[in-house]
Amino acid sequence: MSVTIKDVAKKAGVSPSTVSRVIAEHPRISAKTSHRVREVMDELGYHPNMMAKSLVSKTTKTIGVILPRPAEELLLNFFFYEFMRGVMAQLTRAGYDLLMAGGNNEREELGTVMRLVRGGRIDGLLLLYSRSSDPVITFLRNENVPFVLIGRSLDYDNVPSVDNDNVQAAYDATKHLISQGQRRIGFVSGPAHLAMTQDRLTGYTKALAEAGLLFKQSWVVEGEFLLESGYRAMSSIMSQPEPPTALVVIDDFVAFGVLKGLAELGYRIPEDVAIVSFNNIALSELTMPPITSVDIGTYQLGYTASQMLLNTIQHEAFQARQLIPHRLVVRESSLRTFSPV
Amino acid sequence: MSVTIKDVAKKAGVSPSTVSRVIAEHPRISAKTSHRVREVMDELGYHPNMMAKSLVSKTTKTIGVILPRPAEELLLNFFFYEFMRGVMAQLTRAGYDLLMAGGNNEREELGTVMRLVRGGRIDGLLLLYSRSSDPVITFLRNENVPFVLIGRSLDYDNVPSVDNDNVQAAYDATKHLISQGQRRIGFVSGPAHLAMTQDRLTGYTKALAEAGLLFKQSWVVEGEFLLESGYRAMSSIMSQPEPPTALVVIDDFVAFGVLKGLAELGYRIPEDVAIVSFNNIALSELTMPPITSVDIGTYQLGYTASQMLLNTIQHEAFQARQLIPHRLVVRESSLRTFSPV
DNA sequence: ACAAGTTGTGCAAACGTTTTACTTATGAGC
DNA sequence: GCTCATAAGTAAAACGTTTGCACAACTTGT
Repeated sequence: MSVTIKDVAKKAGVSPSTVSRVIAEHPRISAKTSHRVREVMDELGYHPNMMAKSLVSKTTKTIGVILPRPAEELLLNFFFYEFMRGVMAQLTRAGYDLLMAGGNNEREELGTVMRLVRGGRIDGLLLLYSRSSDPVITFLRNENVPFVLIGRSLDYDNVPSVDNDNVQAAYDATKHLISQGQRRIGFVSGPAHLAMTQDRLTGYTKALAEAGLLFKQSWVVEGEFLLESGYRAMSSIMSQPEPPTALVVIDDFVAFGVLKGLAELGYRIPEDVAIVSFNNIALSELTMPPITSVDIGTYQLGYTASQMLLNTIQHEAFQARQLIPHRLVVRESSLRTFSPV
Repeated sequence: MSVTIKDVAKKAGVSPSTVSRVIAEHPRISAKTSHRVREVMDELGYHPNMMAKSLVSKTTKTIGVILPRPAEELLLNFFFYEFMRGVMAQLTRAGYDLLMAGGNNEREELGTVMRLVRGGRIDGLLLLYSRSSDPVITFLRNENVPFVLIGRSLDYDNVPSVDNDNVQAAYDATKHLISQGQRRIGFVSGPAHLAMTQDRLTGYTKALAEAGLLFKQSWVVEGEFLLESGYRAMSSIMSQPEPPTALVVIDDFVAFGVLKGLAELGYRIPEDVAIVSFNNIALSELTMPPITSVDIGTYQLGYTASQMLLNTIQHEAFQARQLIPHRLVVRESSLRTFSPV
């Protein structure tokens, strides 16, 4: 049905191999032949069949992205499109396509990965977040499949990955509050088993210690990446005899809940309680007041991760670990000197 | 390198064709043989090579999603993940994979589509939003490639598509305001060339007319899907001698801008100005006050679109057009009787 | 006991490429 | 004019499947 390399060959009066060489820009093809063949290709609207190509070349020009399972969904909601844009930009540049896959549970997910890898559908894999003792990572390492992890592996060292320096990011955020004269700073945290949460907590305590400030366990509230989480944290954290006057919040989404909670309790922001948060989603600047947040470079994360992956695939150069710079975006929620209009 | 059908055949003491038939569950294979072959397959960790399979079967078990270009990005930011989840759920169920592609401009986009289709990489295509006189749609129709459009085509009738009934949705939203006793209702609109915008405007005017209410052109402000758009609209719309006391807003994101603008101008919501909006993104319930919004069923949109596409591919049954039900989610921003805590 | 099915399996061609090894034409050097 | 190198192109095998056809070994029905 579709026009093949043979059709082109016949019409151009050459052999199929010659056409193939024209496409591959093989040096031993004369300019004249090349030109003629290309003309015929255009004329017939020829596009090489990728399946046949992949079959012999053992390469698909496709990389896979494994979608996290529902559990991790919420956080992703706001990152995904931006992240994907970064990925696509890089892949398009390099002439690669993207295959998306997932699974409803851990076994299915591993099954999908095995199917894609063994079935020769992809040249490499992008993993969005990992859990500890992840069988997928183990499998990929054994099979020697190029992959890049977004985030940090808690199990293996030297896993090729792209991440933020979350310790430093939290350190910067906390330092910012300190520089605003804050002395009693709390931390509204996320799920404790995530590397991201752990790292941000580390950065927070480090900044406190360095400034000689008090670390109070009761000022640290663990939660989830949910608005409700931030909302509920407020009643427990602010009901103490000496509540904090500033909060580092694990995520913008949670910070929205914090805002809501504080407002209901009658606190003004930032006069009574100052806030800094992370991830700088598009809505952080729209709240009342706008929230100071650490921009983690979501697009960059995707762009760089793909770049690393392509490097690994094309040059077999092992890529260790790369950090995407973050940037504290200061808005009213953290400013001592802020006075409302 | 990888284990092939021949390896399995040899080890099981049968011919490759038999193995192939076992996989395909061909009726004329004895249970005994089938069983033995499957054992060997497991033992060797065999997975069929999809490229070889596709080459001969002319089918890839893959559907493509074309990402809209940057221009349409903003709206998508909040839909994309949810939409994709719906798509993936359906595809996973049916054993299909998803290939994502895009382009930076119209020509590139068409090029990508042609490459994928002619290159035999996909069995069908999902299109996120269409512009008028879209060459991609024309191409797909000519080539007889199964595809489903999200939204509505302004050029062709009977294009297989999944959409909301935006006229009805806007009608419902406006009606709700009217039922709250509102008489002066404005409309903060989106880009006029989009079908979605046009339809919602239609529904709005229809509801007004039916209730015998005044339609004032100066109460309708065109804009974009941006927060700033809503923000700016307020200064123009509210500076009139007789400003509206209620607003239908094209999108939650825009509504955030509206909220901000009204707050700055000293209006209380909903006492002075009531608001309903569309799309019901996760943050609509988090604003002050929470926004009444029409939920358009984003996940359903993806799920149903994929289902339609698979139907077309598998049964060659033409699927015309399907509407996803919407649902007005009433919150404080539209309630006359609302009194703040 | 024999024709006519039925059941289970194998052979080999085909899918559309790439690539190795080979052939032929073209000059250059002497 | 002959040899040799180089340039330009071709033939054919290979990639890992599926599938139409052939065929042997059993069942049946008579």
